[in-house]
Amino acid sequence: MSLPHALLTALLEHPCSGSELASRFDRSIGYFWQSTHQQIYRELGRLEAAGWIESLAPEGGRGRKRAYRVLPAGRQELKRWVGESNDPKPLRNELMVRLRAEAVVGPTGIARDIERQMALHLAQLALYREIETRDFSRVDPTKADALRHLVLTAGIMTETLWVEFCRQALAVLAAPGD
Amino acid sequence: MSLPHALLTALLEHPCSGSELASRFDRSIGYFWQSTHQQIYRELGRLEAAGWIESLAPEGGRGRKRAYRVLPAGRQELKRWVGESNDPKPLRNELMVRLRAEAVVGPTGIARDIERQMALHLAQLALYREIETRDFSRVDPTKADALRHLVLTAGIMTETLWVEFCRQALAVLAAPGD
DNA sequence: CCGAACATGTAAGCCGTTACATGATTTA
DNA sequence: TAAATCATGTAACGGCTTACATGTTCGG
Repeated sequence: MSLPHALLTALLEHPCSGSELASRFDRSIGYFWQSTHQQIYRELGRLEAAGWIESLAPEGGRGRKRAYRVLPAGRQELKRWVGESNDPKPLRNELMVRLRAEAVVGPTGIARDIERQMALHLAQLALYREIETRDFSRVDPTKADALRHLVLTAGIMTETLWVEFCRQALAVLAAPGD
Repeated sequence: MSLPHALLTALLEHPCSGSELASRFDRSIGYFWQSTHQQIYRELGRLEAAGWIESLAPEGGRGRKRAYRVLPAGRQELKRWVGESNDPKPLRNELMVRLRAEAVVGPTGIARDIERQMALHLAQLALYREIETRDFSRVDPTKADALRHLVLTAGIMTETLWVEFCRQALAVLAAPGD
């Protein structure tokens, strides 16, 4: 359960409202943890109830922007959580299930979809490289910069992997069948 | 939602009972889609209600092994699903969230946990390589063999990636701070 | 001042997990 | 035959998604 701590991190980097969090999540932390605005609003309510963040705007209710800021207890909780040790969650990849199924009930037209997925991964890779050039070209980055760059690097490595995998998959599917 | 189709695939490869499915899932399809026995039993019930599988054993109830077999409608449904085109689901990786948090509230003792995770990934990689040697050394594999090997290859590539990433992360964390 | 876009919120449903329960089978 | 294990099943809960609803701000 990383969402609350992802929100704490984002709010520490820059206090803001729920909608701003939702859009900032599409970049940065969103590379590896996405969320819809409904989830974010609910979680902000919980974080406030737990005394980890506070709302800066009036309790106006619906429609009015409400900015949040992390309280010392929230910062402490985040630090505690970072120090925790959690096993990596096993992978879930639907394409792999489909390839196993293809081995049993194939051939189907799966190759066309793999080409499509390869294009998506290539596009994402191009986006990441663009962000890398724009945001991480400093000659003397701070440690925090280096860590954020590292996370982006993981995105680049992952997309590169799937592009290469799609290539191999297409080669297998195109080989003379039996 | 891949679980029902993963089960159909496994049952087509070899009809069996729920408990056998649960243990077979730890290997093969389980590399990229895991499931607990509770989920499997519930899903088997749904698949049977949908007319996609049938139970071969008596309706005895609790405690008695009940083997299942895929019906033609189930095979057809699986084939339909394989041909569908689904976008890759965005990644979720808690370690990345923690590294972003480390950039904000660090330093913490996260390096030690990354070493631990690297060891886990190395162990998984060794297991995959062992399976590869044991199960995919045929000189003239069928297309189905090649596809199953391909899925295992994705596991190997993924584990290799995370081992390399952990190495980079440790380098960043060990660098003189600022 | 009216409509569109924005910001927040409510409700329902499904997947996946955890804890627990019960009947059957094996083994000492 | 008693205990341990196996096989199946029930129940509850939390995270996440989807659809929908309500109020506010902004642009013409």
